[in-house]
Amino acid sequence: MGARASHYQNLTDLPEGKARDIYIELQKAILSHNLLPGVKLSEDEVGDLFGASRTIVRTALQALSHSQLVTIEKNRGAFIAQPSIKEAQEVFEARELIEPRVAGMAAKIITQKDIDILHNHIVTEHAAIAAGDKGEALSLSGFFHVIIADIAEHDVFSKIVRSLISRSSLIIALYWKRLDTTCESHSHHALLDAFSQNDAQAAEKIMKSHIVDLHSGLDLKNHAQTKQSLASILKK
Amino acid sequence: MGARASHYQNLTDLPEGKARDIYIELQKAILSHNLLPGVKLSEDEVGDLFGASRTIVRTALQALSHSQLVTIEKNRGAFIAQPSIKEAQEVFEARELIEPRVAGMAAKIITQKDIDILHNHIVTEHAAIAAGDKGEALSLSGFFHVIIADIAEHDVFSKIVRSLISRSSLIIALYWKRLDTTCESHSHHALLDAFSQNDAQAAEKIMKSHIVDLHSGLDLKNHAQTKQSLASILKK
DNA sequence: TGATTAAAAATTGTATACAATATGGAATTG
DNA sequence: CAATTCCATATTGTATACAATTTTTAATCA
Repeated sequence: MGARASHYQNLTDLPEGKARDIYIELQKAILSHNLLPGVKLSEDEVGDLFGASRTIVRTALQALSHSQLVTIEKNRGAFIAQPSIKEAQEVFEARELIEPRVAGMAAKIITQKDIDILHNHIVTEHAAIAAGDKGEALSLSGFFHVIIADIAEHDVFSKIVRSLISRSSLIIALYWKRLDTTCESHSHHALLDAFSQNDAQAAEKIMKSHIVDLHSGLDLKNHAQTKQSLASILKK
Repeated sequence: MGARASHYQNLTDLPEGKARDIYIELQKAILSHNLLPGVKLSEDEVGDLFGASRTIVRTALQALSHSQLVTIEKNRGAFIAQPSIKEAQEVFEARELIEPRVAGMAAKIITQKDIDILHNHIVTEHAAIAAGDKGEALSLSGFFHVIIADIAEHDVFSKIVRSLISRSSLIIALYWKRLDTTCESHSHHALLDAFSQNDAQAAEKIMKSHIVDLHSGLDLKNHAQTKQSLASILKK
């Protein structure tokens, strides 16, 4: 739990304060699919919700927009981002290149303590699935990748991975076609095995195929974004 | 020239307006080493300079901070970022992984028009070197990589590359040890050759060794950042 | 009824005033 | 003289008022 919260926090470089709190809360809601792509984030509404002035809300929304979780349209406001099919492809292509490398780096320097953290994370993930909390489970499975990036102790890759995983959450909200998410857990377990043997090559390989697998779970045919209107409906 | 300006513009997702103009101008100054790492960007000062209110300046500075060109310290203000030695290492490691792939992608789909643009860019770069405008030359040689990323038509990689190249400019300002920059032009020419033959593998290889070469041009020993104080001196 | 226009309301854009904090220098003390 | 404390100044943090723009609603006309 505590570990999880810290991962949320590290996702932004905003200084401590209300703006950062709002950023983290909105991000949490987005990553757990409680806020869906296309939903409008009105400044007054957000401000009332968090007891903050528009100045502060704006800072948070602008930060979210730089993380590409939110799109700001001039004179129209902020909306939860709706990654296009092309962007979805690209995000997963980038993940396929970068994350295997990061996993390999992590495998080389991982400690027992890190392995325990990852293990506990998987347990928590299972619990969320068992409890039927799909949003939480999804969010957690994304954070598994973020933890690995942190273990690799490479801030530049870590920031990139965080960004890609956040965006993946939006992509999954829009384009996921599978009903079962159980297969993921298997890959995560396999990764853990490779890590505990400090087998960088294996970790790299498993991560690669894991992301390819995730990628293949998306429906990226050109049916002109019916999901978009769905989000608009749920909003009301 | 027009092409160059457009590359500056595309570096931010700020909506059109004064904030964006300030972002672009400050970025230009940073990338051409007219603003050095550690220099303070006072809100009033920047505001007076551009005839903008602090509200607008803040938007621009926050955007620059999200691009990691600027560091904002709570209650102290904004400063041109000073990448650490570790960050410098990491940025170049990331470039070594990502840019060769991007170059390969570009090679596969490059058009004659793109090749002409790259060629003209090299000519302009030479002119800047000949004119002794070191800052401009450096800035241009960075943009060469950005143009390639654009040619690859992969927005996600493109944004990442832009960010890495911007940060490389700060890193070079702090840690560059070579006096000659002529060697770079050679690599760029070699890349152009590979591109004109649509040779993805060659492009990939050349880009990789080019970046390794740039990386080796840095002095990343642990002499505790004497450059930092240098910047502070130049500021006054 | 359906489309068009016009006015009203709501929302975002920007400037500014005031509060909180940090900075720099003078006075004080050992 | 060096170090410290305290005050005046300058700078950033935040709320809010007003302007510009968009969105909604109502009214009008064909």
